[in-house]
Amino acid sequence: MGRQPCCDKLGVKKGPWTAEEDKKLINFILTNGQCCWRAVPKLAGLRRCGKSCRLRWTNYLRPDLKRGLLTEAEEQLVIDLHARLGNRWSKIAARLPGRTDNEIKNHWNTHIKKKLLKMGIDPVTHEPFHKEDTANETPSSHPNHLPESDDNHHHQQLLETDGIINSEYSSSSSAENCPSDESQLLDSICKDDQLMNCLWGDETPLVDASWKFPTAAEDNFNNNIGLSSWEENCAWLLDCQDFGIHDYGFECFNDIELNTMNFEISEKQ
DNA sequence: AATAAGGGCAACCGCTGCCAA
DNA sequence: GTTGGCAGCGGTTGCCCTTAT
Repeated sequence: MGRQPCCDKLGVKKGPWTAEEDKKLINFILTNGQCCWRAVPKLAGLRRCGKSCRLRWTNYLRPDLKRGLLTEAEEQLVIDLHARLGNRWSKIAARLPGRTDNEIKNHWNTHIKKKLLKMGIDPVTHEPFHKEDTANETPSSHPNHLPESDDNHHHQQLLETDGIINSEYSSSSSAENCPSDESQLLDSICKDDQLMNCLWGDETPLVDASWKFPTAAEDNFNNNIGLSSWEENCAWLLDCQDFGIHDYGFECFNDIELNTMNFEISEKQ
């Protein structure tokens, strides 16, 4: 027989999450880690479906999420990846550390789609609407656009090099807010056929889509930016959800640190 | 200042594949 | 081998905020 249902539909709360619910969920995962989601609501004292808890965590509460708009380089990467992978948002998100599939999907639908339409490019096919009119613009005007490969099997043969790309791109994420560096990085990736073949590969993602506890290396990264551990990171998150970031004088932090801690500082302040 | 319209985004819905029983 | 729950995914909805009138 199958398993027990993840939750009885009766008494399950829907709609926006409250700060209190967020706190409970964060506290629970801080204490117990990510276990089976179906058990989470009950153990954490939440009247939510496990699915809802997982979504809330992966799309909003995860401490490794970047917040804020996608950068130019990230946007370009999304466009290129979409040209190859289509609407497989989770695959695309796996190539963008700190970004969720939902976030990328939303950004695509609200920003990128319109931008491409404005440029006369079909966001579905990534082809110009009127090829003769835009022949001079695409694909040459699309600096990171690579010709389609007819043989996707090659991509799979190169998967073992994924780790290289991943580490290169991930390590760059600490400098996300430097557009020129990002562009250079993207250029260097895109000019490397082998790397791009790996990127277009449809198998093992470069970054595990599901969040996991940090490795020693990641902990080291956190230390380098002033965070001693993942727990500390989450503790900040909890505290700041209660009181708001400005109570902590976050203005003294740079964007990189803020991104790492999942906070946004309004430029107005 | 009030109201309508539009845009952005968080969250839900429903489907699929995997796997435990 | 079959059944049915779970996790993950992509599509869609609806609320809230901003902008225009």
